Amino acid sequence: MSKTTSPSKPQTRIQKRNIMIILDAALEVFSTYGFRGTTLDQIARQAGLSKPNVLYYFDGKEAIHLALLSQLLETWLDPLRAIDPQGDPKTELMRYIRHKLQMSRDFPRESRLFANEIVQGAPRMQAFLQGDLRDLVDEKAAVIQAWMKDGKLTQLDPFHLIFSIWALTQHYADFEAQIRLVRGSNIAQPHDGSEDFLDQVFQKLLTP
Amino acid sequence: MSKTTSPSKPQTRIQKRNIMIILDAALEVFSTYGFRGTTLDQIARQAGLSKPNVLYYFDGKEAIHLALLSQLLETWLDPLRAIDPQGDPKTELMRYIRHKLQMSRDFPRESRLFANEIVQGAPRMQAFLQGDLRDLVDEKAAVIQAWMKDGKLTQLDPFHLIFSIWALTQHYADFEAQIRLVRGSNIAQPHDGSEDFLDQVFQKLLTP
DNA sequence: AACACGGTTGACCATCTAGTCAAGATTGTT
DNA sequence: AACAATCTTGACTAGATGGTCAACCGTGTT
Repeated sequence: MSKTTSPSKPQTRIQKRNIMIILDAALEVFSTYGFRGTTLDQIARQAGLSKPNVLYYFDGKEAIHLALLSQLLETWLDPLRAIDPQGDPKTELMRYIRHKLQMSRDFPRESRLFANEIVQGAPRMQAFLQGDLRDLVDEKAAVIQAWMKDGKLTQLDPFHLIFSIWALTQHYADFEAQIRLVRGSNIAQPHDGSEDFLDQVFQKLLTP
Repeated sequence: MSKTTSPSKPQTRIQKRNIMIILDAALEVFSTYGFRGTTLDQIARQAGLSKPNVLYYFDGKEAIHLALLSQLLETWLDPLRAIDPQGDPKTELMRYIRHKLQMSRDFPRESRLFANEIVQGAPRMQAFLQGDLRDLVDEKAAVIQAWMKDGKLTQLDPFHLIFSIWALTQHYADFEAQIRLVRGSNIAQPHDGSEDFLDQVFQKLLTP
């Protein structure tokens, strides 16, 4: 019986607080070192708790990782889901792009947790990727396809278009270290100028 | 004294063969599981050698990883370096993009080795990133900037343009698992259609 | 105050993992 | 064939790591 998946028992204040602390610490460490590169001691130290105490709240390393992922996956689909087939095509897509870029800026650790997982073959996310995500992508690709047929957007492969949005927005979070080191002190934040650039790129690309 | 960094001693046939076998096996495993996620036993098994035998050729896990990285970094700069300031701007950039995409298709393991390293903060590549790579990027960004000033290309931030090329081309190798699972059986190879798509994107983007 | 329950931890264990070593097998050279 | 150099490996060690447990501490309720 797992500790965290019992929805019956209400959580005490201490439980709520410590579970949040642990998840935040784990996100920090997992997103930097990957699943296997992370140790329970690291998580415990980052959380300011003892290792047995961490294991009092979670069934193990795997359970912590799983909790982070499923928490993440819930919100990860939202921006894509928000694309409105009734809305103005270019407006909808530009809003999606800005939304994704904003998430990459505001939640870089979550983005890197995701990236780590996928680069290594997505062993813990197969069900999600070929289930919910795939259905949603198919749906929205059809919407975009219809828009293109109506001449509202440049004719492009809608799947590659979606992938390109993912690639360009997540790049600023996932490869932050590279951008930071290549740009050096010429730039304060890796994200500087990214919004204007992506606006320019997709405005030009999508306009027929 | 390290075993592999002695350039004086000539290598025997067996040494050449086994070092190649080990590096290939290590590339396979490191690119899939990351540095910490990889064990010497995994590398040895993949190579079809015993663990002590692997350690007969390399000073340790770190040394194998380092050998792979430095081998990779040598060739990684070539496509960017090949951009000719005297050539036709759009031709040069389109050639660069195709070249990078081809590398992502032909050497996905190398791309993921790189990606793993950078997502995790590039602890073993700092010197390279802020040294050789940075100098080259600065140089080529200036070339692109000049082209844009001459009206040969769309006015864009040249650094963001370079990053966008990296993001879009490497995405097909680094996030292959995601593409494969999201597209499912609708597609044979994750790269299918990528060349046409990127051609279309950058042709449209770069033309003023 | 006393009780029960939730929360915390030092000490411990089993397993995994990087790396060692001495002894044995193979190869090339004369 | 015989010798030396190269190559290979089973058995081992030290330390790291995920996880356990019994005992102890804190908090809220009566």
